[in-house]
Amino acid sequence: MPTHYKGTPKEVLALDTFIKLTRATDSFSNRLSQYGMLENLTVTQFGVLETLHHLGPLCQNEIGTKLLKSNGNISLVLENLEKNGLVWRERNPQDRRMVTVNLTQKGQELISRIFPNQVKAITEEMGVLSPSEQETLGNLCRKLGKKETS
Amino acid sequence: MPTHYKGTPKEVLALDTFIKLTRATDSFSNRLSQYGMLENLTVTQFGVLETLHHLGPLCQNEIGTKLLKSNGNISLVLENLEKNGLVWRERNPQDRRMVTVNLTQKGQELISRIFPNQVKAITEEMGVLSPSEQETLGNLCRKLGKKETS
DNA sequence: AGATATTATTTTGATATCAAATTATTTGAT
DNA sequence: ATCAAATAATTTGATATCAAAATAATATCT
Repeated sequence: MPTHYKGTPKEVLALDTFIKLTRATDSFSNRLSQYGMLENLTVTQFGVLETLHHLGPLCQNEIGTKLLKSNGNISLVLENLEKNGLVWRERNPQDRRMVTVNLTQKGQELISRIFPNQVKAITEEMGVLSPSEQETLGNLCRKLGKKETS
Repeated sequence: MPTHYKGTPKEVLALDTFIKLTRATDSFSNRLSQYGMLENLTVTQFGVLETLHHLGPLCQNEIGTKLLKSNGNISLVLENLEKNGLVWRERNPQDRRMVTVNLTQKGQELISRIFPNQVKAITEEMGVLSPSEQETLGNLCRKLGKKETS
């Protein structure tokens, strides 16, 4: 089903695997979003809140690096989160080029409330794989993704 | 490294696996895009051309379904592809609600030229996994993605 | 046949995203 | 001490994307 491409067996296998990987990831995310648990957050906004929740205050650069997003994008995402009162920014007095991003009380409350539900949804959807299959999948993905900042 | 969440072991495993899956997919796509082989095409535009190349003319709905994109989005993407002379659209005479999308000569030429290079890039990046690992990854992904239209 | 349902596509409005240019600040070299 | 290079963040401009509304065409039901 996946590919109709005529190439070497090695190419066909790689392409097949790639297609299955991206399909699975897309379809998984689509199903997750149908739970409607992100309230009015975009995926990236959720990622920012979740990162701050688990790692504490960070500067913008660090956030962008962790989420694999551009500086410009993070800047806008934070602006929107700030507008909604979920984060606040303060210049670092030691090095005034940097801005430290913090969760507000409201942001803290929101992410604490929705994150566990998101985990439940993920757990439910991931349930089509046995624990040992999940382990295997995780290991292969780790290997495949290894070239970039983790 | 992945998660700091305190949940049941089942939840922690599922979340971990999910994070690794999305990281791997993102990082893989990022690396692919660094080959710069898509010329001026966006990922979705490439997907449309590739789909038409391998499956022949399709109506918009089918294209959207295959690429997991909304109708509205496909409409704009096709408009842009059409502007660049890569596809052309014709109303289906049997059922005039439908539009059949075709590759132009130029579109055919373009996708025939860049697709093999894209496959080579994918094959190269996928090479960090052995063939049997790729097979395993593909099978797990197929299982995980199974709930949606393939 | 005529009213109503359904289906395909387009349009519109709001955000997200990136890349490139800009601004502000600090660090380093002479 | 000053000028140059590097770094952090913002701004700008161009697309992409989705959701919802609008439009167009066909199918269905009496």
